[in-house]
Amino acid sequence: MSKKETLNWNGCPIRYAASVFADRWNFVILRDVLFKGRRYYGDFLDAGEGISTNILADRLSKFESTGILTRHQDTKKRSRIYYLPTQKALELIPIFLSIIDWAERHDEHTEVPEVFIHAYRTDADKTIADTKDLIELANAQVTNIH
Amino acid sequence: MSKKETLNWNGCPIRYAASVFADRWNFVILRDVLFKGRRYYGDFLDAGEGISTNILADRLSKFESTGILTRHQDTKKRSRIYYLPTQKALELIPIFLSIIDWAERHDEHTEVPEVFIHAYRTDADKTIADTKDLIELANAQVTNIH
DNA sequence: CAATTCACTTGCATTTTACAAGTGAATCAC
DNA sequence: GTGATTCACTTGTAAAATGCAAGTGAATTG
Repeated sequence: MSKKETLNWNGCPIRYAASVFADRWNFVILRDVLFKGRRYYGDFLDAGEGISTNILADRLSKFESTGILTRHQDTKKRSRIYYLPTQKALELIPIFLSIIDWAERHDEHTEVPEVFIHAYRTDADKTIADTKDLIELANAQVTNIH
Repeated sequence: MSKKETLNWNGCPIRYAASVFADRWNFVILRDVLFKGRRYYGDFLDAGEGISTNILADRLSKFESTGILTRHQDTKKRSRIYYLPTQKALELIPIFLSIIDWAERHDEHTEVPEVFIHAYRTDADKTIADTKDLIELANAQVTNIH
């Protein structure tokens, strides 16, 4: 291995992003966290996507170690575990909205609410901010800060 | 399999995007096509990333069947094969620029030229357009439309 | 305190990947 | 013209990742 190769691996932003979330289950989990308000381990399983328990556990723990999610116990029922998105995860919102925009244009089967996609195309920054607000709401519901 | 599950799989934009490019080698190939002007099969191999020939062939053919790349023979040397990005691929530019922006902020090892990242943060639309221009240039060099 | 819920873990078969070695068509060198 | 070389893959096989089913152990409920 030359120094050059090592540098390529380390310095490249796309390569870094790939190592953190370029995987189909990672995409689905991040979608659930960013847009569907899912926080509990069980929520991710019951999402009807068919992820296996071992794979889910593996991805959640990797997201923990890459600083995307933090793991917590429910205060009232300690056996329930929830995961919260970090700031680093929240800053993925522009990427995922951009992905939704792209898929809506290129996949005939994709069904995105028209108001949503229209809002994004009219004012992306506002839609990013609104999405962030919805995420805070989901966080609050879980952490009991009503 | 319930109807609901099938609907979930088909209608979701993130899921669709995941099926098309959520894989580390796909990320690297798209980076090479969108930002490094790589077009020839051999270029992708020699990029120092260590992709195997069978995996590269597999990904390139999948990108063909998902309408991301088109495959062509060099007119002067028919044994040389090049791949061109489609419109669908060009519209991935906002996503990948957004990824670069994110990685630059969250990975200490990432090295993106400061002028580039500054340009993007100052005027994203212009940087998208400029990137598209560079891609046209790389396409032209390969198709001999000088 | 027995039964159940919950968040995983384990075992194993199947699929995907990585690495090395081919293959066949096209081109080059002489 | 032909033997060597380049080029874009394909094939074979071992190793790793995934998918599925069945645990496991701590916490909670009835």
